[in-house]
Amino acid sequence: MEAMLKILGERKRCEIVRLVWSEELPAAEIAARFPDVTRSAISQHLGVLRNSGLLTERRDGVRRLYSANQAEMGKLREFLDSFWSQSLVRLRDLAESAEQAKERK
Amino acid sequence: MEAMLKILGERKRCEIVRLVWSEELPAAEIAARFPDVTRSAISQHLGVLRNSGLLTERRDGVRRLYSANQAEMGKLREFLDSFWSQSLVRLRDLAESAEQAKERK
DNA sequence: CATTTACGTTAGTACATCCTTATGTAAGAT
DNA sequence: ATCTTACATAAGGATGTACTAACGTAAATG
Repeated sequence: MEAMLKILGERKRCEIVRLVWSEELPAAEIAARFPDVTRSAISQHLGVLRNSGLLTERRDGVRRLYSANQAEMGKLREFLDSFWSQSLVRLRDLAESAEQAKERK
Repeated sequence: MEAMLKILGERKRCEIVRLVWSEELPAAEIAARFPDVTRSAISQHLGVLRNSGLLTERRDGVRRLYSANQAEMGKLREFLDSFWSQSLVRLRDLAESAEQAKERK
């Protein structure tokens, strides 16, 4: 899961995911949004994102259409949420053991 | 914001934040949870986390007690949420312009 | 079949990151 | 005042990452 965080920790990759969040885009179009780097660089980022499951690829002839895998992104959100829920769980466990201690009296 | 993602993309740093999520811990205690690396390595991670605002430090004599900055983590969660809401915004904007087009008839 | 289009992949390089070891440094104990 | 404790910080090395330039490849087009 930390791997996904690291992958999105790169500005361009994060932007790419946002770009194809609600619409499929071909690699060329994605690359066009990043004029400061070569298409190769973007292709490599796409490879990383595809490999991690954050992007899905659909082939249409010679083109490759990318779109965000919202489900996979959802896992990341759950992971972040777990930071908050862990303390709740800990509180719950604490409350439970206190209850059991009381019953053992 | 991507910087924070990158920082948490490191396993140990992510674990450290989790460790001090609901309780303050001194640096030594944190380091003790990572027997495979030196205290120095952990101290450097603590520095990165403190610097990014993800951890807050409180000094108690010679010790330094760390705890997670949940507010800062909250920003990250909001950032992730923005991926979902951006499409909603786009849909809303689309609906609005459609409405305006109708009114102009 | 040759060419073009739209890509991915490889090789190589500059720079960043994570680590260890060594060296501060400030607070408390002797 | 010296020593110890609990840390940070600096220097240096191994490894990882993001990039460019060059090359490879499958699909469409003539």
